[in-house]
Amino acid sequence: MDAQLKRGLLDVCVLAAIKDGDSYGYKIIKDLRPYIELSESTLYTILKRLETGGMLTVRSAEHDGRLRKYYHITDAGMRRIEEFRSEWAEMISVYQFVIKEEHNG
Amino acid sequence: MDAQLKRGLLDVCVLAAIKDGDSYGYKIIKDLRPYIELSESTLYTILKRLETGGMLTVRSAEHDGRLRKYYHITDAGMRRIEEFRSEWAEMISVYQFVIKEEHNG
DNA sequence: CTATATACTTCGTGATATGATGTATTATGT
DNA sequence: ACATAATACATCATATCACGAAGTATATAG
Repeated sequence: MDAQLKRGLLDVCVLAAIKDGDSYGYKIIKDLRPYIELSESTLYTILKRLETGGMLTVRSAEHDGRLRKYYHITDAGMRRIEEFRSEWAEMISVYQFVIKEEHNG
Repeated sequence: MDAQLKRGLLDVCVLAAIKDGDSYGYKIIKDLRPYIELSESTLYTILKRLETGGMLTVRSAEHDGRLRKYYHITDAGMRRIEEFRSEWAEMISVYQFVIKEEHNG
């Protein structure tokens, strides 16, 4: 997918990946892979940003002797997803403008 | 609309604004206003980029003593619009992933 | 004569995705 | 035993990009 198109989707995809249960970096990447590809450096940047913005909280936990940071969505994060749902209507209107055919055929 | 979401749409919106007939900066902004808002500095940056990328060509013409630069879409530009049409399918799949409800109701 | 609309240009800034690189542990293959 | 891949998180430098601010210039409306 076009790099610029991805930009608008990444934050909300990451939020969606944790909205039905806490998750951690590596798992988020794998869960999102069927829908959108993102690298580790990209994900951790996004997670940091979402944390700063109050969209999620972080908790560290040990799993098989390895450290994991579990991310938990906040109410604000859930609201961001709802907001995206509204924005989709605008997206559709833009899409229709872009692809509409003129009657010159 | 979310600033990041806009990013993916702007280039293709500008191309769409000239795809049915040459147009110029000020008019493009007004034509796009119902769908997406963009400032002059933003538009001219985009036009320059699209020109560099071979998506459009420019021709200067005088109109009522004022200079105008008319932008004309190229085949590559038309192909970019078609590409966007394909990307839309991916967008829909992402959208559905983001907004889908779990059965925990 | 003043304000608004038209029309294009340049500059600086902040936001952001990403590759490269690094650290460390566990699992798999030969 | 040794190498490779997978898991897991972190940092840095870079390139792209939207946008506000400010500037230049002409035409029109009040």
